[in-house]
Amino acid sequence: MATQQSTSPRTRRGSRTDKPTIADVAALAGVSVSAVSKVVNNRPGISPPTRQRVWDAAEKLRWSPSATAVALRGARTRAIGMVAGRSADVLAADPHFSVLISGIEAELAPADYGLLLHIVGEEPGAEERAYRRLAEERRVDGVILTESRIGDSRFELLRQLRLPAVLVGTPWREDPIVSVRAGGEQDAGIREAVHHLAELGHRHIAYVSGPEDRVHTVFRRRVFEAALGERGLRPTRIVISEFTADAAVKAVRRLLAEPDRRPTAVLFANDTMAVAGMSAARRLGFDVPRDLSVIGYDDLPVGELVYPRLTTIGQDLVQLGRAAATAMFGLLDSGRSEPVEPTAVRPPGLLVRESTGPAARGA
Amino acid sequence: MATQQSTSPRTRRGSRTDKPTIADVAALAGVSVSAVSKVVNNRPGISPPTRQRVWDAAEKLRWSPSATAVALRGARTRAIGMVAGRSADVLAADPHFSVLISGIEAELAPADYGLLLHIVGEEPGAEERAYRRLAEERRVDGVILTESRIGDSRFELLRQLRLPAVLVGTPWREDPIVSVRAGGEQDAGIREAVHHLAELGHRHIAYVSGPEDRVHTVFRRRVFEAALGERGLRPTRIVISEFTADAAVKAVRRLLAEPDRRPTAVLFANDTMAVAGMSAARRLGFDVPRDLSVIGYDDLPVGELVYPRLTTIGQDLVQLGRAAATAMFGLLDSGRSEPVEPTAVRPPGLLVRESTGPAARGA
DNA sequence: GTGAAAGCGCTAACAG
DNA sequence: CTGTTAGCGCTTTCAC
Repeated sequence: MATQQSTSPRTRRGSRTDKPTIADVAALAGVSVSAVSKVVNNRPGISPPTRQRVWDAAEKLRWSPSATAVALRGARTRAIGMVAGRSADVLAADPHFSVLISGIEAELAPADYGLLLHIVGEEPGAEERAYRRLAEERRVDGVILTESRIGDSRFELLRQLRLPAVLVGTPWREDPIVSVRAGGEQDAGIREAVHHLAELGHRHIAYVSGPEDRVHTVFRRRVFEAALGERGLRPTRIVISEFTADAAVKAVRRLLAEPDRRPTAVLFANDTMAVAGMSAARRLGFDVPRDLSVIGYDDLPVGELVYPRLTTIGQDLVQLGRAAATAMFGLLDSGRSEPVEPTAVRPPGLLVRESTGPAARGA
Repeated sequence: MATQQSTSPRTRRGSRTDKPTIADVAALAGVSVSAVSKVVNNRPGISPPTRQRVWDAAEKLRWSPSATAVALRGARTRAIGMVAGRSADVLAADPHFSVLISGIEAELAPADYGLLLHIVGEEPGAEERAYRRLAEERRVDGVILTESRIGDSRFELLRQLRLPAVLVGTPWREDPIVSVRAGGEQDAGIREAVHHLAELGHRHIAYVSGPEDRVHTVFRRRVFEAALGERGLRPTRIVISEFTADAAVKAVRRLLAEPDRRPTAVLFANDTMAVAGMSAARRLGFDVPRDLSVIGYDDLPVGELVYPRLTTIGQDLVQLGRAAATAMFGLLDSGRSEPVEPTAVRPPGLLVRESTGPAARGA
């Protein structure tokens, strides 16, 4: 019984190179398709010997259920989307993204989930269009967002699209969206940094911030001011800059231009800016850390590559990525939208390396 | 006529929040589903007014064809796969990948293709398993490979899986696989670099190579030797190292340890290594470029961030990525496997910045 | 010009 | 315990 029926899909076309289907496996195992389905999905009601035969047949045919068919059937897509609204070069310069993605993948891969990436430029509607497509075409089960922005419109859009979403980082206002961030004191790192500098005798500390349309940018700048205030100090200067290296260089030039307003230490909004700033200072003839102490943020690999090695505020981006993926799964399993408990990710902390040292001259 | 039939899919379930289907659009437009299909796929046989009504209805319902349904129907998945067989941190340290991906995406996005990324560790079977899943589950239309390896087994695997593939870079032996690489003289960059150093009076030039299981690694090292030979020189030393920063640091320590065998210039297999090596040299008390000239490869953004700015051999990775995507489309359209004409990508060329200078002392 | 109907590969009722 | 069957949303002959 049951080996070859003339209606077997195998007979459909002559080509014996076609991908096997569940029917082929069923035929080879001498069972019905539903039996195969139950076996591969671990549903009860199939005897062990039958299960074995099915597995053997599947193995022999090198068959796995077609992802598209399963998805169409209404189940999961087994793919998570991510849209990066930045231009190619900015992305390349700031490995922030790559690290995060590595973390996300670390969780997705074992669950046999894929990450569907969309790098769209910074043109106005591009990002929104990308999310729309993802949702309308039902390509992914959910999306992971980064870089919460002030007045971020993506949450509203995603809710409207009914696309489950997880945000990495602090949301703008507590939007009803699942977000993943470092546990404990979010501001620990910057406080430690300020403390560290104060201990080293610095009284003139400047801050180079990124574009203030990002939530985390503003948050960091404010924490900096607060931490300084607690020690009775005021920021020597705060420069708002772009995230690019060029902008950081310009910021440093301005900072070091006037001798009487010159800081002895600078905090940067991220490592890329810090490294660029450090180079700029050296080019201007200032030694780091002798004449100027520099602190970055993120703990990207580049910080350890340069000389002097960059003192920075490290946050575990890989861990954050993993947490985001885990939260996503939680969302998906809980039949949507009830926030998962905030994942415990180690709070950012100061990593003292070589770019900070004692202040040269007292106030 | 034709607005609401009781059998409309809309009636299926009470939930009016379900995603619209082609049937909804058909109903709203007062036509049949096949008419809608023809319209959205630009098939002939539908009158202009009807087309318009269909478009309007689709627009109003915010409907786009479900990607999964279309894929199941046998058409394209509209997704390209990429598997990175590296650990998360290595990937993060070397933005090579991100830049390439940006380029690929630049072509995929307008064609409404997605990039399905899989970052698997370096465990033995992981990469192969990833490709297998991609193929067996029919998740992608093809894959893009990078970093051709000596004795690369992926081509054979992919052929067997009948998964269209494009390789970025020079293949190991001319495997019958579509590959994309810089046009013209592949070795131009390294030759220019050697020429540049020779002009500056360097006679003692060393090379720090990466793991020699990569095709490009071996190729670059050989070109270096050849270029040197043409000027009657021999490499002072060649150090085989890992791609990591640590390894580069160790290599430099060894290189600078013995005064009598000390090179006055070093070429590195990539920018990350070069930057790390440069820092190591400075830490040992050697000034760059006064005591040691340093040249990298790739022209990653980090090269412009550091001080002194890195002289490097630039290859247009973004362009390469675009070319790979284009080649993929060619493959897909040509009904498979006949190599597309090699895309013209600018050959690698030397970018002289600050890390190279005149040799300190003559031989 | 337009529509009805047959699947694509799979899962989940429902029968046996 | 196992098999039959009806779709999931779409495209595509083939009639009308």
